[in-house]
Amino acid sequence: MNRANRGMNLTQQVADTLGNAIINGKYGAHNPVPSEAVLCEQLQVSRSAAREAVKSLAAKGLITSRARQGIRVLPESEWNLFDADVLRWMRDSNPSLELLREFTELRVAVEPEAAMLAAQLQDHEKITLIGQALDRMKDAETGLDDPLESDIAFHLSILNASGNRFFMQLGRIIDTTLRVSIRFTNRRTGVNAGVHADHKKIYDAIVDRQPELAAKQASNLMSATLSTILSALEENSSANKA
Amino acid sequence: MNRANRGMNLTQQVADTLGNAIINGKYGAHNPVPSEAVLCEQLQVSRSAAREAVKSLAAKGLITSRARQGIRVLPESEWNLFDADVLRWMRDSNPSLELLREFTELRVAVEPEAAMLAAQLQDHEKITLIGQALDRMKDAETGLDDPLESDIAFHLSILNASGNRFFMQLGRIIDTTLRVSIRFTNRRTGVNAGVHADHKKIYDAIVDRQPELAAKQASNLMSATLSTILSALEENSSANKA
DNA sequence: TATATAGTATTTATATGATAATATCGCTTT
DNA sequence: AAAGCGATATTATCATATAAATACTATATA
Repeated sequence: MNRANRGMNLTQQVADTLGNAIINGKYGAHNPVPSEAVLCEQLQVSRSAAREAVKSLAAKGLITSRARQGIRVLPESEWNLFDADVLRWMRDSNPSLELLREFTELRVAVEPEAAMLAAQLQDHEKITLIGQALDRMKDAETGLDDPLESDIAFHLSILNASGNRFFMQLGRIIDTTLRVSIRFTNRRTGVNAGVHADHKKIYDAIVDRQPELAAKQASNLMSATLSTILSALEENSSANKA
Repeated sequence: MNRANRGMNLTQQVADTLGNAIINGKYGAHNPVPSEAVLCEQLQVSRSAAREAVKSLAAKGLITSRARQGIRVLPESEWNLFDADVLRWMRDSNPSLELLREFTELRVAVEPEAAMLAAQLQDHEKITLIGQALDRMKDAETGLDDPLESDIAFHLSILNASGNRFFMQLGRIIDTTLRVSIRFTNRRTGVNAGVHADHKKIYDAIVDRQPELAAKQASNLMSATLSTILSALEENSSANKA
C-alpha cells in the first residue's frame, strides 16, 4: 500500500493509495477498480476500512460504487478540483503546466476582487496580518524568512481580509497549489527585490482605502504570474513541434 | 429521520438529516452530536450507515469525530462552502441575503474572467450552446420557456466555454445557488426585456472574439446583480434600526 | 496545595460474518 | 429478434466483537 502513515488512519491511507492510483491512470475505463473484496486482500485491510475509503473517493467525484456494477472510475470532468486531496494527488502525480495555468486563471479572477473587498471592509485586525506577511517577505529577501511560506501567507491574508467566506475557503485550495506555483514562478523569474515591492503596492492600496487601486495592483501581479506560465507553455509546445 | 428518500441510499439520508440538523443549529457547542451508538438508536439504522454518514459530514468540514471526544460540530468557518450539499443545506435552512451577497461577489470575480477566456478560446461547439441558452431566454420572455432554467443554462454555458476546469466546476455550485439568486433578483427588478438584451451583449462579444468587451459586459451584468442585493441589505439594516 | 502519574471508562477505529438489494448477463420463450 | 425471467456477482446494510485512542479521575508525591 506504500503507506506514508504520517498520522493518517487506515481509511485515509487506503483512500490516499487508491486516489493516487486512479489519478495516475492505473485504473480507468479499461482497468476497472477491483471489487471491495479484492481490494481488502490486496491492501490487507478489513472491508470496513476499504468501504469507507471507497465512499470517501466517491464523495470526491473520482468513482461511483453501485451494486453489481462494481467500482467505476468517473471521467476526469467529474473529479472535484476543489477538494484538497484531489488537487494534491493531481499536483503530485501529474504536475502539468496546464493545470497550473487554469489554476492561475482562477486566481487572476479572484485575488483582485478579494483585494478590492479588503480595501472596502477595512478590518484592521486582518489588514495587520497582511502587513505582517509583507514584513516576512521582506525578511525573506535577506534570507531571514522563507520566501515560499511568506508569499503564501501574504496571498492568504488578503483572501481572509475580504470578509467573504467563499474567498477565504478558496485560500485552502490556493495554499495547496501555490506551493508548486510560486516555486515554479520564482525559478523562472528569480527571486528579486521586485517581488516584495509589487506585493507592497497591493497592501498600501488596501491600507489607503483605495479599492479600485488595490484590485488593479493585484490584477497586475496576477497577470504577470499568468504570463510567466503562458510563455512556458509556449516554449513547451514549440519544443514539442521541433 | 424525516427521510425524503428520493433515490438516496440510507447513508445519504442519514447524512442529509444530520447535515440539516447541524446547519439549523440543533447541534453545536452546547448541544453536541450524540455518539455513534446513540445515533444508531435514534435514527434506527445500523452502525455502518451511521458511521459512513458521519465520515461524510466530517469530509464536508461540518464535524470532527474522534475517540472519546465524540462528534463535535466545527465552527462555521470550517464548513466547506464549495460542497453542493453544504451549500444546499445552508440555502434552505438559513436563506440569508448575506450568503447570497458573498456568493455574488464570487460570481462578480469569476464570470467576467470566464467570458474573457471563452472569447479567447473560441470553442465553437460550446459557444453554440451559449447561443441556444440565449434563445431559451428569449423564449422565456413570451412564456415559451422557463426564465429561471434558461438563465442558469446561460451562465453555466459560459463557464463551460471557458475551457477552465476550475470555472466549470464552479458551475455546479453556482447552479445550486442561482436557483435562489435569480428568483430573488427577478422578483425585485422584474423580468423584463432588458434581461435578455444584457445577456446577448456578452454572447455577441464572445462570438466577435472580443475578450475585453466580453469581460466588461459580464462585469456590468454581475455588478448590477450585486447592486440589487446590496440595496436589499441596506433596506434590511435600516428597517432593523427603525 | 499543586502537580505529576497511573488507572479507568468512554468512544471511535477496525475487523469479521451474515443477509438484503440490485444491476448485469445469459437463457428461454414467443 | 425481442421480451421476459432467472442465475449470479457485487455493493448496501446490519449485527457483533475486539482494538486503539483519549478524556476524565483518583491517587500519590513534592
